[in-house]
Amino acid sequence: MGAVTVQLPDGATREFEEGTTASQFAESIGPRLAKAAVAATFDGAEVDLDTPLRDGAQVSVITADSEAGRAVLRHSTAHVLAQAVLRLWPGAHFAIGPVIEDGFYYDFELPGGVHFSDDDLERIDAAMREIMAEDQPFVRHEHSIEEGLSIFGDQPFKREIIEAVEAGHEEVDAAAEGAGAAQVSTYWNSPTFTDLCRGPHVPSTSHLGHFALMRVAGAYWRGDEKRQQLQRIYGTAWESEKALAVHLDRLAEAERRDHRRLGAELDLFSFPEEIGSGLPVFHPKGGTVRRLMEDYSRQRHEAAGYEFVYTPHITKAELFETSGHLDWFAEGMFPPMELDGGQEYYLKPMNCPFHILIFKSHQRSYRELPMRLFEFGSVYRYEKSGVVHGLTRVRGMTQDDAHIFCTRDQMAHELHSTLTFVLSLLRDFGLDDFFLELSTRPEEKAVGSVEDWDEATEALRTAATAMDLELVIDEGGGAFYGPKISVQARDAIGRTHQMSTMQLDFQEPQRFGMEYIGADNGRHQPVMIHRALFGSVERFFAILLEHYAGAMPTWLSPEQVRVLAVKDEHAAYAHKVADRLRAVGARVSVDPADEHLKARIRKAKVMKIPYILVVGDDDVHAGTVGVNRRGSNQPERGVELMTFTDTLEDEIAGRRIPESPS
RNA sequence: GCCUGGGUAGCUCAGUCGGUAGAGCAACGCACUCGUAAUGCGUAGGUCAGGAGUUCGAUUCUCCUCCCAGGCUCCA
Repeated sequence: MGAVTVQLPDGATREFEEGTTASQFAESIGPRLAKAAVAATFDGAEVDLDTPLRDGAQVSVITADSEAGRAVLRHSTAHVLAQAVLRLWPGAHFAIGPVIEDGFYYDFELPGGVHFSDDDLERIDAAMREIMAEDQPFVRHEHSIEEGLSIFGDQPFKREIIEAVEAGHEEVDAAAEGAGAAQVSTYWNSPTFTDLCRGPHVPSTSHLGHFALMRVAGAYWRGDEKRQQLQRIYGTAWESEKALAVHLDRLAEAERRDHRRLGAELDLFSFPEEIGSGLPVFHPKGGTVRRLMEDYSRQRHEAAGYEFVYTPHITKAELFETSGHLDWFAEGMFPPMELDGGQEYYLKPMNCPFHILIFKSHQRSYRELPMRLFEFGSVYRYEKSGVVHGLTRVRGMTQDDAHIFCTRDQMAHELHSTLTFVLSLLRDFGLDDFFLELSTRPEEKAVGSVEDWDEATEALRTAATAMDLELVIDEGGGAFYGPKISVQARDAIGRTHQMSTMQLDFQEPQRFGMEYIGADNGRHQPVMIHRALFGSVERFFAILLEHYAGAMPTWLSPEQVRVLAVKDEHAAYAHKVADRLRAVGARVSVDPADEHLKARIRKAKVMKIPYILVVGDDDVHAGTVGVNRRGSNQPERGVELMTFTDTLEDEIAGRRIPESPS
């Protein structure tokens, strides 16, 4: 017997008998490690635990509680899912079953065009647990392309994956599925189930079990809307029952924070069916929040040198022909209405052409630049019926839209100051965890020269780099007219949302023949920067609502204080307190003693009102209030009214953000 | 647009193997006047999303439309 020497993650080397597997290696280090092991890496490449150690390799063990380990668990669980489905629906075809964030899915085509129903998930779940109880091994085999095609003779999707690789297409995706240029790898679980897969997998199905099937959905084969639609099952899997429970709790928390739910509960907005899909109405409370957001934004924009404009909601087709929207964006627009003997009018999906016309209303001088035109512009976009979602994806929305027209020399400075302005405004609303994304030229849909695109992209990159934030490149994600930077924000529960966008545009100025007279007395074309900070007011509203779980900072709360009289006889004092607070600009209501105090407290708490003031005999005599703060169940008695008023006024004026939004 | 599931009182939901419906909360009324997260009793409230078909009879079965949810595709 020979010996092999391997290097441990800490740099130490150890010698093993030839033929020692990764699993035995883990055991030699410690029983706990061996128990948690799901796979290993040799020189960085993931392998199964039964793989013999390779001489000279750097070896490390992948444990179930690591990201890589969970990916192995999820991948293996996906295999069991496929096996269970084949057990329940003999003759089913299975396509791909990758790991995704927090889980996995597997796509199927059932015989006879049958579809999964929600009830089927229970049956499949039970079958999966049977397979896990059977402790079936995952046995890896390597095959030639021909053997692979033969093994999956009755599995058209698997054959297609193998054939695609053979033909030299899509190596990356297929490699993940186990098909390589010269060979394919499979995992055998039982005489009735073998799957194409790169691996690695857990040694046997009994290593799995902390999983849940989440939902069934349709999904196009290869993500192509023109190809057949398969049946997808989503699941999640974790290293322990506890980790699974934590994940499910997180989902439940996200559901509690869902803005659609909060919108109804807090009486902020609704989507009347009579109006149509994706067309929200804001109720008085939601309207108050929205107005405060808009007012503050206006105030900041005015201070930052923006000028305010107003433009109509519809326009002749010609405007969007000139801008190129009808060439590039027609499917996102509502169909035209025909007026005045054949003249076509469109609802506007964007505000930019209107602002351009304001610029063009008379001859401009370089002395007027940069010109920053701002509008809360309502736009209408025909979103496909299946994509409309609460306030975040609507068919009618208001953008806090502005267009900056400047010279090429001013461009860098404008981009820098705009980005600084954006971040400052978002921070005032309580978002402070950002990263930036730079979206570059889309291959298919782009107008203008590559040189212009390169210059614009570099200008954006420079501005982004100066912000000292993480920068992610989104290759090909730009708009048809120019590259963009978007600000992504992480919310209170760690989700990221695309917030503001800043786009550079050399195209529209050209299409519209925009020009200004320069210091040299010559005609020049201005550069245009499109930017929206909230993105859409509706969407920003939704993100804030979820970020704060409905408990908006006091300055944005529709009702800031509710005064409760302990008994009828305290009503006059309660109104006096309310009047004093109103005098400093607070939004206050009085709840008379028609119901028991506890019931009124509860109602106010449920509405997430920042301050509940209870006033009774003691307060009437001493000129005080009982203060019950949101987020606390320990009221403070006997607070001087003056003291409370000052604190509140200060909090509102300072637009203070609660320490930990919840 | 496609797939799956759904739409019953203002909200959350139960129910009807085809004989036009029920609870809790909310609303309203009465009593209780109370010091920090649900007082009790009572009243009212529904073309069972809309339309068409089958049927003696449809909220229930069939078809179409609208709307919602989760995905897919899309996301300027």
